[in-house]
Amino acid sequence: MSRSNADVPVPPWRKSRKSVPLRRQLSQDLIVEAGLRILDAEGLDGLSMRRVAQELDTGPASLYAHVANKEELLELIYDRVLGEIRLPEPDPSRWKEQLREYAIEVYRVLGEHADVARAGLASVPMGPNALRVGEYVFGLLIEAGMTPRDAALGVDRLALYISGDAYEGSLHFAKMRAAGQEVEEYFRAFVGQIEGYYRSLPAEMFPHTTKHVDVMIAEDGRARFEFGLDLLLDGLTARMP
Amino acid sequence: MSRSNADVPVPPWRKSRKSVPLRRQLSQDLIVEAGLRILDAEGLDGLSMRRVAQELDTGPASLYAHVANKEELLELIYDRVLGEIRLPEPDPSRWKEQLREYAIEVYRVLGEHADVARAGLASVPMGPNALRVGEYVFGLLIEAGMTPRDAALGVDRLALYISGDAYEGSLHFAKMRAAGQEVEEYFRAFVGQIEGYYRSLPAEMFPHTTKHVDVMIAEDGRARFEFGLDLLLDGLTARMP
DNA sequence: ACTTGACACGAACGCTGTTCGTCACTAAAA
DNA sequence: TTTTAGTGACGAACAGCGTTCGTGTCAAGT
Repeated sequence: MSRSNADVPVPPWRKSRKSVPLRRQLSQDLIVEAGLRILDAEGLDGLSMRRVAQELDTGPASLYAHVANKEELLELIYDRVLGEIRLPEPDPSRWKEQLREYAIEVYRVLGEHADVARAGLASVPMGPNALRVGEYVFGLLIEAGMTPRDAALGVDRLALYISGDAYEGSLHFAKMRAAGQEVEEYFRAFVGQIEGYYRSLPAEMFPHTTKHVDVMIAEDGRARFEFGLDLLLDGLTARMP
Repeated sequence: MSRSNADVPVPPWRKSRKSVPLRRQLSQDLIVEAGLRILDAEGLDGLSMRRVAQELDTGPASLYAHVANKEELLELIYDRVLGEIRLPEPDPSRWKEQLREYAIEVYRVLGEHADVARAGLASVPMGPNALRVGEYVFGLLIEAGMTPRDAALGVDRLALYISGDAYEGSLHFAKMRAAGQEVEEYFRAFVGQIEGYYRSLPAEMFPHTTKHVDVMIAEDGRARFEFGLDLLLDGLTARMP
């Protein structure tokens, strides 16, 4: 048997190995990043603590030194995604356009990480990026002259509306993935199913629904989102002194 | 030993025993009702197929003859709850007031079965009661003279808003139950936490948020719901020819 | 009276989030 | 340089989940 490796002196140029330790170094960021990767690739249903651990070549117990539980991990992932929201310089004279652009930017970001909305609505968002975004919208309304109370309520309701819509989108995305379908394929099948069901309803019980089936299935998710958004924005305009 | 009971003739007045069979008779209604009972008493987290089976003195496998899976059971429970929504005779000349009353009625019903909203937003509601309620609101807007397209989108967005708000309420309810707290106790603790957190933020990064902490925590869930509701209703008014 | 089909249900599979105890390692103290 | 303390990685296990399979039993139809 040869001598133990511990006996031979370590070459000086390898002295500072602190940067690349032999022991796997976990961290909260690594875990959150791995979780987001899985969320994007396999959806919320595929995101288990075991799956995250596997992604990091370790066991599930190792994660709990950096993350309290799955719920906290989901919150961290959600806030990490909110960090992708780009906010233009606020210009209170254009508050309505900017609020609209903001909402659509959030819609875009949440759409890019489709299933994250299902995770985010599982708790009241309070992370640093949620605060940053909230401060932006709140300040925009305040600077535009709105009452602090109305501004606070407006921010709150707008956030609820956006997350609610994203959540609904997440559901469809999850079903689509579960069925192994492509976006277009799923969408067509779903709309067709609704249409057929509506048309099969008894006209005497559902006169309006059966009469206007075509318009009820006409608009896609984006148009529906913008319609509701404009309802809210018009409502806010009426409350702007 | 006496003669077998099978030998003695059955009295004619006990002939029709079909109504009370010896064999336990399950049915979808029984399962849905048991599920709703558990949902109300123990919350969505306490509602498992095993728990429902236990409530009906049977094994979990027995349920699957009447219900495809847990998701379908949740949909059935949700629609069963929507059945509690009372709808007054539609009067298109008062469409705005009636729409408002309708929304608050749904808010009430979903509030009475606190955790059902978490179950309902897990899929697009398409049960008979969802249709009934949808036809009501849709018809109200149509008869009031609104474009079919705007009416359809309005119904859709209003439903999203109401369920989204109820969902958020469900989350708080679940946390409250998990912490074993009473409503008031939980609410005070939650608001106090938010308030303290907001006040601890650096004022240079969050000037507006820190300045208006008091108004941001002033309104309760009901007032926030009505504020958003009125935003939407005002927006709809602008689209009424 | 016999067959058929529906349904109740025990047992099991593979999965989940989380905890416990142990062990390896680093960094500070002696 | 040796000892000590403490942190974090992690294997194993627990209790619970949704769901499926196979078997058995009952009620209605022939």
